[in-house]
Amino acid sequence: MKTRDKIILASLELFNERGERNVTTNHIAAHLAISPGNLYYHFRNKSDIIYEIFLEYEKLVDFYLDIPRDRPLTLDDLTFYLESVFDGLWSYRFFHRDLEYLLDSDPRLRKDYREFTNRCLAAISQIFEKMSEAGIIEPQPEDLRSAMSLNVWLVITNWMAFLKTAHAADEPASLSLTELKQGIYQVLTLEIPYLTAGYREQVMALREKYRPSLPEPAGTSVGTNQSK
Amino acid sequence: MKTRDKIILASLELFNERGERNVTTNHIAAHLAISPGNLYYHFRNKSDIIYEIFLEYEKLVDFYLDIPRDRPLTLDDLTFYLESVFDGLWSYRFFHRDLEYLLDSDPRLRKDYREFTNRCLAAISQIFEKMSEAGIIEPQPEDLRSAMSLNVWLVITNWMAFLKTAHAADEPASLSLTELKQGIYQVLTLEIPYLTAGYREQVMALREKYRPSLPEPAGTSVGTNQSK
DNA sequence: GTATTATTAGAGTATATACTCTAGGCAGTC
DNA sequence: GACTGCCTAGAGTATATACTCTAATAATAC
Repeated sequence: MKTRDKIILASLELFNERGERNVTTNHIAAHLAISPGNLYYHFRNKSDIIYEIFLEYEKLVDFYLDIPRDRPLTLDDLTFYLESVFDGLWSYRFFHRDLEYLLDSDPRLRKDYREFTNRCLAAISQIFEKMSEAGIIEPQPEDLRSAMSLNVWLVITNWMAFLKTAHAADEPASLSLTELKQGIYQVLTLEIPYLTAGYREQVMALREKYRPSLPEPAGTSVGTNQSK
Repeated sequence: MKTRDKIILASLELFNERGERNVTTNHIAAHLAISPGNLYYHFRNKSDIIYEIFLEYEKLVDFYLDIPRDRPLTLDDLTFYLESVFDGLWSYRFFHRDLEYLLDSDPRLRKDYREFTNRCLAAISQIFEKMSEAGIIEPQPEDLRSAMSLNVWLVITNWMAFLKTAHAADEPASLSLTELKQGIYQVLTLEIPYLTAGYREQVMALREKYRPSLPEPAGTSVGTNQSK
């Protein structure tokens, strides 16, 4: 693998594990057993590394959230979208953690992320629209749909932060993909009142799959179930 | 005012304005025109200052979220809760921005914040319960209510981050209390489907008050409308 | 082979940051 | 007035961090 790609990969790994704030360029170089000079040959600064990682993340999500225009949505589609989005969040989980700081220190990133958000919101809204076309949820007026989409976005992007902060006091860092996907339970909770009679049971069954196993057993967490 | 209190106040102000990460203890001392030594006479370290600020924040929110047991809830109560919570978020807005890092660097804070979250979730759930008792919303089963409460919490705590990141590319820092309170619109959106016929119109009217004035005019933002 | 270009090492630097240490001032009290 | 306890100044420090510079090595082109 090219050194440049190795740097991106190692940075992502370290950022996810320890948080961007706690990972220096020297750490990254040391982790790869290359010199700082080498790292700076490939990237002008830390921001550039982060920006490259963001571009990958963006590409991934844009790929997943490509809504088919030629056919109605199915419940499988919905499941796929939810699973994919949370997979993406997991793989790039450092990103939302320090989002504000990152955007403040890089105008490019700020601009791109803003557009990215808008695309995501549009995609969510579109999914709602196609779900009502498919008879899964009742149709809703435009402005309610966009407010709902925004709430979905807020729940999705904040779910991980909630998990991390609500975790047992003794285990600061632990978090598993399984737990993260309980966010799907929360997202589907938002849709419950809008479900049509015909699909209600099916969606509720889907939601049930993601229900948190126990009400915060405080210590039973999987532990160091990190990325890899 | 005592130096100790001045330090807390100035820290809060600077943290809110520039983000905790961008404010050093030397900055705080310089801002107050006192020596670093003086600052460290009153606080052992930066974490201690942050912890003190958190205790104030906690006290404030706990005070606001004291739910009356002896009488039913009114719509005015609901408005008060929402307004107060967002006022609190505004006054201590640095806190949620760097929350994860802060909790990772101070076990005391981690533990306290976790308990704080649980109290808030309980309070939200209780508000839902009393609202259904008052006939404002339809009664819901226990576990739906708690999932809904969690969603309310997620929307509330993430709303400011959303605003900051979704803001126009050219103005990174600007944010006003008015905009922040549009979060109330989003929270009330969550409750729409559960409203009883008798209260539907009133709540919708309340919600309307917080509707974002324009769909992202991208540049019309109020600018440096900071705390003070 | 040689010239050129791309990559790498590694020592080094300027700056920042959290925090320490010593000396002294100032208020009250006897 | 001197003793005491609280407060303050300000120089100073150890460490970290992002990043640079030079020289050397590997790869490629001709």
